[in-house]
Amino acid sequence: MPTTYRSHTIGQIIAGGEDMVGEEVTIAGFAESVRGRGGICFVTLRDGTGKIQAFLKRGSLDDESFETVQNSSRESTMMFRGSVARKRPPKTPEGAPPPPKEYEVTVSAAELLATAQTPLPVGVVDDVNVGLDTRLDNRHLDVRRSHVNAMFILRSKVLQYGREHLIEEGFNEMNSPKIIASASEGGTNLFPMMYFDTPAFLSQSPQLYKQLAVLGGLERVFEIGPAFRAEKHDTYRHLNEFVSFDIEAAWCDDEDVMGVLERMIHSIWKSVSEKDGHLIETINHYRTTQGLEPVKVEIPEVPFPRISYDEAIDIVKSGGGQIEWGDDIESHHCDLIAEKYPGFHFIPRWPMSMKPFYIHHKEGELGTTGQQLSRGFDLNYGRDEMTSGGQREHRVEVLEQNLLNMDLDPKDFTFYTDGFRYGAPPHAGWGLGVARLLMVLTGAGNVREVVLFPRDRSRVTP
RNA sequence: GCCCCGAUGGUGUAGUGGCCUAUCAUGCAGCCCUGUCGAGGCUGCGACCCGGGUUCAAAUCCCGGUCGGGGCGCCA
Repeated sequence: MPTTYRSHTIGQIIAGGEDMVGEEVTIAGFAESVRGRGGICFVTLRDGTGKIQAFLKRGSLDDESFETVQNSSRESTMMFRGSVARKRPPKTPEGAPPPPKEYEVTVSAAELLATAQTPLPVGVVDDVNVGLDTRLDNRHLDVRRSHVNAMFILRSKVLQYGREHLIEEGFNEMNSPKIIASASEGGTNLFPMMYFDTPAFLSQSPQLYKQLAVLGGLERVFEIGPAFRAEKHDTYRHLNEFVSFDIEAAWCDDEDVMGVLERMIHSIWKSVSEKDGHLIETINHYRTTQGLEPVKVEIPEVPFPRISYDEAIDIVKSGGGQIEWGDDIESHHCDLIAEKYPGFHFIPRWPMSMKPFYIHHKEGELGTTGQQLSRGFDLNYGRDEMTSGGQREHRVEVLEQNLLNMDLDPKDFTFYTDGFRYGAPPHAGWGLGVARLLMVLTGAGNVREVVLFPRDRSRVTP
């Protein structure tokens, strides 16, 4: 749609190609480079849809505008009016194939919208590495870099495809409160805050609220929202504020919602590979310049392998890992499992003793050492955990016993347990780390790459 | 919370006690040239995190601080 500042996007002009030649257009964007100091001047103009060269000739527009543009700095924003023309082909080395036809805008009027200060704290097209920290301090400029831009567009697509898939499977989007009165799960540390005169916390998970929604008859719900954890971790895969993709569904067990999850991931990968190849290409172009392997979007086969906790312990042991039944499967253990299962794989049936109080168990389902198993599961990709989920405990007396077993006071959870006193459907769900999924898709080595303004142990700005 | 590592122009780097008036690239400023296109040519600008110590001599070694990175634990 045309706006006050442009009649066409640059992408439209490029897509129009030959048909656009001679057409009068107004475009606006960032000046990626300004070349030529004599009677002519070339500006590579970039907007959110593409880049095109603007050609300015002294005499074809008023002198003042010409000089303003010619003397302006990279990344300044400007607006040009002119006509679309075929671009003269660049010189190519002998024997090289002729370059594809390109188009430019022959400028008849120009306006500088806002000047960029020099020097830029991080170059948008410069051929130098930039440290992650410098990039994050200047994220507003970093995002102008094409591969970074592509990652965030891809992030939006992933959320869109996931959302579309869940809606198709009958889920309704919900929102849970992020300001809560008490620990929703116990376990991790919460950020304390004051809610007027009442002490409160930032929510670590929508878990209990999703369940209350399902108990309330919403049947199938999902939420895409932030979670906050006051853990002092400092790794490539942890942040203190992160967005999770959460679902909860009535009349389901763990296996049912594992199905939802693998179908959703399959659907996201399929859509990305069908529709967003150009974004992956942009990312790969950059990766190549950095000497990194290009990423491939290989649509994972459904169903994903299921490696039960019992089996996982055996794999780790036979791979030489130090582990006993009942121990958590740590990252270095996951490396051993990932040797056999490098892609997505579920690890179902964890020991009940290791799972939160709200996870369901079936009496008589015992592990190799005779201890009670749960209906909790993880989804891993290689060594990294993407999701944890499970069937939930819907029997209120069992729920209260679980709380006691884990040294929590049922009185603190009446807002939750009361929801189970008036008939509760068996239900199950999971929470998926959006950034972790994107790391897999984009080959990013750090979650901070795929989160616009990450919050970690030492970063609260920008 | 534990372990390891690092800090040099705007950005990314070279540098292992004297060869450092500190390298290279990119950037920035100026000039020249040019339908350029990774434009080109010339000239210039710009840095050793902070504080203390060792030494004839410290970007370099030691101590403390600050900031940052990586790994682990825990988790998504």
